[in-house]
Amino acid sequence: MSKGEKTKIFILDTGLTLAGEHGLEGVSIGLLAKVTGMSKSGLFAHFNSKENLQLAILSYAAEDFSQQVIVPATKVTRGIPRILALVDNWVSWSDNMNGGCIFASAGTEFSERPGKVRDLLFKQQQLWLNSIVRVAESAISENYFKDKADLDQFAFELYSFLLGINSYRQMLHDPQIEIKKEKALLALLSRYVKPDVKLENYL
Amino acid sequence: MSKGEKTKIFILDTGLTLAGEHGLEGVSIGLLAKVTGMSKSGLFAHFNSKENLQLAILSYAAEDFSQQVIVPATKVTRGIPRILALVDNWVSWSDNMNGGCIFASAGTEFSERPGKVRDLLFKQQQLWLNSIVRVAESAISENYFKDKADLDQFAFELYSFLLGINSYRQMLHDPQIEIKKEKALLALLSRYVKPDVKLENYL
DNA sequence: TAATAAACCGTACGTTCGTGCTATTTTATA
DNA sequence: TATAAAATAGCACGAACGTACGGTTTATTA
Repeated sequence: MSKGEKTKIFILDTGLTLAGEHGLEGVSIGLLAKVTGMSKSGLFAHFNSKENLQLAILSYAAEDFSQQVIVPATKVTRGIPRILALVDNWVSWSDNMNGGCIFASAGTEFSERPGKVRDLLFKQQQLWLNSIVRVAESAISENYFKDKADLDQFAFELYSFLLGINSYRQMLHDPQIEIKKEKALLALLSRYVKPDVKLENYL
Repeated sequence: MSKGEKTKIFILDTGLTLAGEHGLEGVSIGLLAKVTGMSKSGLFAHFNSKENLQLAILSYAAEDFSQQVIVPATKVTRGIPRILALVDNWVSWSDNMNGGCIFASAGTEFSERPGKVRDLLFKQQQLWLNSIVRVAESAISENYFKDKADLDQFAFELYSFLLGINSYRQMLHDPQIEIKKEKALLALLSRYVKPDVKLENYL
């Protein structure tokens, strides 16, 4: 890995942290330069525009998300265990993220701002929802979920559930969130599993 | 109402719209002055600081929220009908809001920025959750909900559900969101109502 | 209508913003 | 080690930022 690539990663990692505190738009070239200990122009040369910097930060975050959340889940037994792994991975990933889930915050930040950043965020959200649906499909093929389960509906409900957790932690700092999480997840899954599946064995 | 009060409201109304597009921090004095057709200094004199402007916008939004969502719901029959009214009111209110629910977006925007703005947002979110709990209490006393229903849990789940709707509309522009909403709401409520309550009669 | 107060504007300030251009330093290659 | 290439810094720019102050216009009150 060349020197340039190394510093670029360092910049993006710092930028991702700053995005959690100041928002993606709030990550200014000057601030990022100060925190990384670089000059404005030196840092700028890596991206050539602020928009490119934002896109790079989001891609960097997506790569991290994939490695921390998606990939480890695919190594868990298909079906319910894999769904639970996905949720657990997501929770601990977003837990370690400054400002909570970057895609949630940047999503609301850019939802009314047409451009490449919004387009990328849209695509990333869809990939995430697709991942949920695919994991749910495995739950059908492994005889956990009902055969006629509405998986888009399931994705919506799981997605909403995770958003709620994110908000309850970041904004409300609810100390009971862990309990609420378990209860809600159990209730959610039990509506989709076949009658003979004993969820208690997996939680 | 004096001239000053009138223009102040006009400013806040415009500011609230702009906050939906640019975020609360993105509502700069200069931009707001341009859109309202005022001078920067003339507008600034109404608030004396940007922080005060942000607080005023949030209070203005909260007043609107109260009038559009809370108050009309209290005029509906206690219990399930009132809960459904609250949800409906929330949906059409946030539908008419530029950028979706301002409290959700400003919440994520300021969750890592200590100060009066974050404190106010925190208080407003708690009031909202309290409203949900109170409405749910009426559902218990009117014999819709089970007597031992965990209402904090219910508030969390309803809150998450609304966040999901907000996101699916604002970010993903899902055309099927109306159907998903109905399904999820029915599923949510049916876990809390007594066995003899026929929810189909109310939806 | 005259006097008083409120509302609003013009201008200016020090900063920071994103983005160029040119030099200099550092790294990689031959 | 010499040379080419890549990485970083210095400096400058026009614009926008939040905020202040003094003056002018408009609205309210007596």
